[in-house]
Amino acid sequence: MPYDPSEFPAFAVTVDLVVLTVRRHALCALTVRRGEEPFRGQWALPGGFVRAEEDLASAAARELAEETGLRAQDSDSRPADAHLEQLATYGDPSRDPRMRVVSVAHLALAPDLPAPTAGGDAGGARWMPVSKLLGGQDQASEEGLAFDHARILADGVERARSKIEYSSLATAFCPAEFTVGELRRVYEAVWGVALDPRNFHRKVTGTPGFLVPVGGTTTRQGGRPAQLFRAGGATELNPPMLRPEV
Amino acid sequence: MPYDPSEFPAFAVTVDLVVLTVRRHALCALTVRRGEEPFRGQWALPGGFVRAEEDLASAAARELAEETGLRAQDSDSRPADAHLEQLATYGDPSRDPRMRVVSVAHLALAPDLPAPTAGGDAGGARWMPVSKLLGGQDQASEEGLAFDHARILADGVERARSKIEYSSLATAFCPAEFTVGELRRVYEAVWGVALDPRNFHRKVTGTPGFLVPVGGTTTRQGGRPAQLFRAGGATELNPPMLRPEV
DNA sequence: CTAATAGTGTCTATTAGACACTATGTA
DNA sequence: TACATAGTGTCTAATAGACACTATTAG
Repeated sequence: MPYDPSEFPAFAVTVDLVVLTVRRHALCALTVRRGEEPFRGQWALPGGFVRAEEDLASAAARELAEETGLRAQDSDSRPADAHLEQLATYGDPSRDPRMRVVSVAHLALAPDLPAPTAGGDAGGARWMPVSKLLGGQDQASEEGLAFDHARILADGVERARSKIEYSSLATAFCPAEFTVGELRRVYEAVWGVALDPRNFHRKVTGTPGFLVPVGGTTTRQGGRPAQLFRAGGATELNPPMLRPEV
Repeated sequence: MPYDPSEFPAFAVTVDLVVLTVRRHALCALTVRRGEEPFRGQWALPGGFVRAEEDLASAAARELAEETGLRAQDSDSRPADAHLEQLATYGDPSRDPRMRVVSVAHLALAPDLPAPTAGGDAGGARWMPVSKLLGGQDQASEEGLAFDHARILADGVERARSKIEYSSLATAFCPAEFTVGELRRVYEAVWGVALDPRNFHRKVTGTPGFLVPVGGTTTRQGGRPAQLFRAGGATELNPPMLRPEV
C-alpha cells in the first residue's frame, strides 16, 4: 500500500471525557448542554478537537481542566487532582452526521467537587446521576445523551466498576484524606450494593500499601471519630475486592 | 468552539494489529517486514489505513483477514477463527515522521496456524517470539520494531496476560477442540510460568460453563489419552485463574 | 520394562462472609 | 438517654496450593 498523504481519507479526531464522581451516595457523570446542532439542547459528554501538535493524553487533560479545573498528573510532580486514563476509541462512520469523526474517549475519576463546574466552552454543565443517564434503555432515547455518548458513558462506568475491584482506583473518588467508611461508601455507590462495614474495614486495612494512616481523625460522618488515611503507593489490589452478587 | 470542518486539523487514522499465538511453547506475535521508508527493512506490526466509510472494528477485521486469512466474528454467525478486540489508541504527534497519524491498535488472539502467513500487502510476514521482540530494553533499539510498535506490542501482551486470568480468552489460542493439558500449556506460554497440572485440571473442569466435553480423546501430546473439550459459553472466569508469583 | 501425560484424592493454610460485641462521638 | 458510625474478634464454609497416587498410552 503506497503511503501518499493524498491517498487516505482525512479524519477529525476528538477526545470525549467520561468524568465520574460520587455525590450524595450516587455515581455521577459530568455532562454539558449542547449549544449547537446537531443534538442542540441535549446533554453530551464534554470533549473537543485534538489540536495539530497535541498528544491524545494532553488533549484529554486540557479538556478536563477546561471543564472542571481539575489537574491530571501530567503537568508537574505534585499529586494529581484526578485520575485520567484512555478508555476506548469510537469511529463508526455515522456517529457524527456532519463528517467523519473518530473520538478517543478518556475516563476521569474525581473527588466530589464543591463547585459543580468551572468555566469552559460549553454553555451549561452539570453532574448527572449515571442511573438517570443510563437507566432504562428506552429512557435513553427520550432524554438521552447526544451522539453515541450513552454507549461511551456505559463503557466508562463499566471500566470504573471493574477496575476498583483489583486496583486502588477507588481512592481517586476520595479527597486527599479520607476515612475507611468514606472509601466504603464510594464502593457502594459505584457498584450500587451494600458492603459489610466490618469485613470491608478488615480487608482494606489489611492490604499492605493500600491505605496509609495520616494521624488525625474526623467525625464528619457522625458517630465515633474515624481515622484519616491517604492513598498508599500500591496501585494493584491483590487479592481483589470482590463485588457481591456473583 | 465552532464546528467548522475547515477549522480542525486533519488526521490519518490507521489500525495496527497485535496478533498473538502460541507456537512451540512460546507466545509469538505476527510481524511484517517494512518495504518502504521510514523504517524500511525493519519489522513492524501489520496494519493499514481505515477507509472512508469503514468502521474501526471492520478495518481491523479486514486487515487481520488480509494478513492471516483468519475471520473474526464479524462476517456471519459461524464461530470465529480468532478473537479480536480493540486495544488502545496511539496518537503522539511525532510517532510517524511523515504526518499526523492516529493508530487504533487492536488485539487478536489466534490458534497456531499451519501456514505462518497468507497473502497480504506486506512483503514478508513472520511469527516472532514476543520475548525476542520485547526482551531487554536495549535490544529493542537495535533490532526493534518500527514506530512505537514495541510499546503497542507490550500493551497488547499485557492485556492478553491479564485477561486470561479472569476470562475464558485463553481458549482463543486453542483449536476448536483441545485438551486440558493443551489449555494449560497456553497459560504457561503466555505467562511464562509452570502450573501444577493437577490443580489446573481441577480448576478448569470445576468452573461451570468453561469447558464442554466433546466426547473423543486424543493422544497427540503423548501419554494417556486425554479428553477433548471445546470452549463453553462462559466468558467470565469467576473465581479467576491466579497467576503465580504474587 | 520406562517414560510420558491424564486424571483423582487428600491435607493444610488462608480467606471471604456472616455476625456478636465494644468504643466513642452527637443530639 | 438514644443513635450513629468506628473498629475488633470469632466462627464456618470454601478454596488455592502442595503433593501422593493411579490410569493409559508409546516406544
